[in-house]
Amino acid sequence: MAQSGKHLANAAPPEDADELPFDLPPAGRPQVPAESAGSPPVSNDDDPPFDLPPAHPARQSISARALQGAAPATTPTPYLDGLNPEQRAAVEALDGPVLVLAGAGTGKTRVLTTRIAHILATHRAFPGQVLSVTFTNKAAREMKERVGLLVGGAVEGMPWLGTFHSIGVKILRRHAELVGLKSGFTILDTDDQIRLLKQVIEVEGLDKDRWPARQLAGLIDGWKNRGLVPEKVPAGEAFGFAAGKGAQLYAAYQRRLKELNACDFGDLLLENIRLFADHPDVLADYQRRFRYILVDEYQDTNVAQYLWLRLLAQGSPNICCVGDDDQSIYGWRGAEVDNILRFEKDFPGARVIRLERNYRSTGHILGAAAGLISANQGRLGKTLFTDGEHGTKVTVTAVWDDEEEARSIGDDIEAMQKRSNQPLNEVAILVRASFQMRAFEDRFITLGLPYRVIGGPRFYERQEIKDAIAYLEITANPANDLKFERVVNVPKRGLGDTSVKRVHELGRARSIPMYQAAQLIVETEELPGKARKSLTDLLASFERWRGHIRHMKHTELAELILDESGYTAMWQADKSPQAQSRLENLKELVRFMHEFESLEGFLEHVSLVMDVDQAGDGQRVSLMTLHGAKGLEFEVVYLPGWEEGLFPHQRSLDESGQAGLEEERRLAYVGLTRAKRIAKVSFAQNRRNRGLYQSALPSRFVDELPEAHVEVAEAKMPFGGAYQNFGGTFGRAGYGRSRFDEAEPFEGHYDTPGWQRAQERTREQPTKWNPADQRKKRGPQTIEGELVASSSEQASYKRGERVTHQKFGTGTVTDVDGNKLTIEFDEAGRKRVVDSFVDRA
DNA sequence: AGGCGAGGACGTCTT
DNA sequence: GTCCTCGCCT
Repeated sequence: MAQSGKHLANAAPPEDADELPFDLPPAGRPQVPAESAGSPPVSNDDDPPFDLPPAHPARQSISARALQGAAPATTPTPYLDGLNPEQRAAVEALDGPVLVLAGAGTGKTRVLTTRIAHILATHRAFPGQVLSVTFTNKAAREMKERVGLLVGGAVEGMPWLGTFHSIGVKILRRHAELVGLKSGFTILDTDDQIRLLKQVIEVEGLDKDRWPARQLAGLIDGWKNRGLVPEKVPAGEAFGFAAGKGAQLYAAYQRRLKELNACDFGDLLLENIRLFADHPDVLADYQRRFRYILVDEYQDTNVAQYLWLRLLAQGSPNICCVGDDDQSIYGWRGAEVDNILRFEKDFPGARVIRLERNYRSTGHILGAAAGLISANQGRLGKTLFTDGEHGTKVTVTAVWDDEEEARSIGDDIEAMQKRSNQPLNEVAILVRASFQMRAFEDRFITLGLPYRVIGGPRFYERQEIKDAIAYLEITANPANDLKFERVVNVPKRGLGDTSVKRVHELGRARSIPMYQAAQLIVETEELPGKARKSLTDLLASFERWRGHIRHMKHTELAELILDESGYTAMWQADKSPQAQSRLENLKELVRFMHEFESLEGFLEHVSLVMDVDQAGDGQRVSLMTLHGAKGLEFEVVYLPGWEEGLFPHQRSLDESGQAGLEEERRLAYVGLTRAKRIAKVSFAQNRRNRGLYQSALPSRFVDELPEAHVEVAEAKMPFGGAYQNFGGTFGRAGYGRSRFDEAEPFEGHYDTPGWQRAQERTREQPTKWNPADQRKKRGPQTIEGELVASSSEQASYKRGERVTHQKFGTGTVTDVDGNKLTIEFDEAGRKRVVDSFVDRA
């Protein structure tokens, strides 16, 4: 932040803060608007002819009276009904800076949307004068919908409701020339970025193996997140990469971007900041325009976003940031919790409103979460409460290993389903790291328990989708070199590296796009006959397709392009198992394009949105990372893997120490507060990770849960039957107790001495052993026993055999691995299944 | 051009 | 242990 002092100096008035005439009214009453003192007077010239902000006293008194509930406002405000007093205060405190500390499940989105509705309904601003930013497209979409419900069509006139990036693009397109771009600039995705960085690294004469482009991309992203242009990169940091060439490479990369008329994601904001800093007139224009600024998830803003907001907020003190410092979990990607902690200093006279009434979770769940998070030091402090019932306590379960964990949770879900018809859509398993998902997937497949993985590979990140989009992009915009390089030889058409390189060099030499260079080169003898021919054909195809843009429906054109380019045929000819789903994805892409007016409209969307909504069809258990779960809620939440090293993650502790630990703790807090009714924590004593089977200690977070809200549940233990001395009730039928009879009992106690013992015991024998060896000796023979028992009845299967599965139907065995089969099911697709669950067809 | 072996990563992820 | 990428070999 300090490094960007230049921007800051222009941007925000912290220095003159004291001089600002923020007359703080007594607490609990709306603030007198700050007719900006230091900043230029706000001009209303271009504004519509109704009385607009800043509010004058008469208006002020209305909201003040409304707040006290004394008298109805002159404007009918039915949308305020049903808000609790704090929410209502947050909606009505329209003047001056406001920070809404909205705890989990306290109605944050409702406040934001109602606030917008209130601004519009009271005619304080036109829809076009409200700037409302979110992080994700999903959040923006939801907000737009909900505002739409409140104010009707007016939301259509809210061009400035969107993500930081989409608003950044919109502004940048209007003023591109001022920062050395042309308005039609393209936005690079991560792939393009890496490809370009590779080139830059090579051009600088560096060994691209020693200095991977990926790492440089990470560094540059980090710098951009912090608002640092190449000249401002601290020397020490640039030193780590390529012996001090980091900043130089960054600068070279930025030059290349300009040559290509392109931006990466970071630039969308950084170039905005540069634009505002270098062109105060442009900035002033936007400052005048945005009378009200609203920011969602403020705790996730990074420095660049913060600077951008600061610049814009200078024109109007009416900035409202909503966030929860306890849910700041993106520090590793540049988010600065500090932004929210410092809000009152940044925006002097800020009013802070806490939303602490939780509408989501039961008392015990809130109590457990609150107790846990209270161990964090750097907090603004909030205490969630609910008027609802206490509900059931959060359970803590110790299990033997990750397989056992998956098994017990799977069984538990099935039991719950049987017992109380628990809808699976309301059940989620939240893991710290995605590798944990595997055990659950394996288990759920064998159980036939339907599940969905959220946050898997993104639609737009799939190879076939990127290729298809590259074709479409070049058709619309031939100057996109990176996309051109991507598909010039996909499918293979005899244009090898050498030919592509020649085109590339000609383009660079003449400073023209590769497409144009290609057009020139085919007129010469430079390329071998075959390459020349196929390049000529390809260019002709692109010209032809481009000719169709105006006359043909864009979806039909897309189909035509995929067809004529041979791209579809390439996958049809591919015999790999994924080829079919790739073709499906291509169809899905075309289907999705129907939602857009034109090819250009679609492409603009795609460059900013990295995903499409997953169709939430059918009843399924959700499996996702804790990060992915933010903002969601479920009746029942399982929180497995609470072990030291995994959660809190060792790397987080190593790299960020105390701050890292606190972020992990916030992650735990986010996890717990996703649960409405039931939360179940578990930890394994042994976990397989990277092929190693390692003993593990319970996470410190387990012990930080307040006893009053926690119950230790009895778990099925291969080595001990169950924890003793605990009357947990969630044992179930299933595996015969007898198989564990001979196993040594494991004594576990939740109360401190017992846990200490348990922990000591594990500590004494830090075993690292290979499960394969283990099976041969003693140890978890039971596991082996189970596998053998269930599979011994039939001989193992061979590849190519037809089998049936009670849930998945008929399929063909494509791979055999011990007693685990990989089966390509006719209906259900490819699954891994234990052989005892199938029969020969 | 395709296939296979070596080598590296293997924490969370949005735009 | 397993997945992915890269480069070299066929």
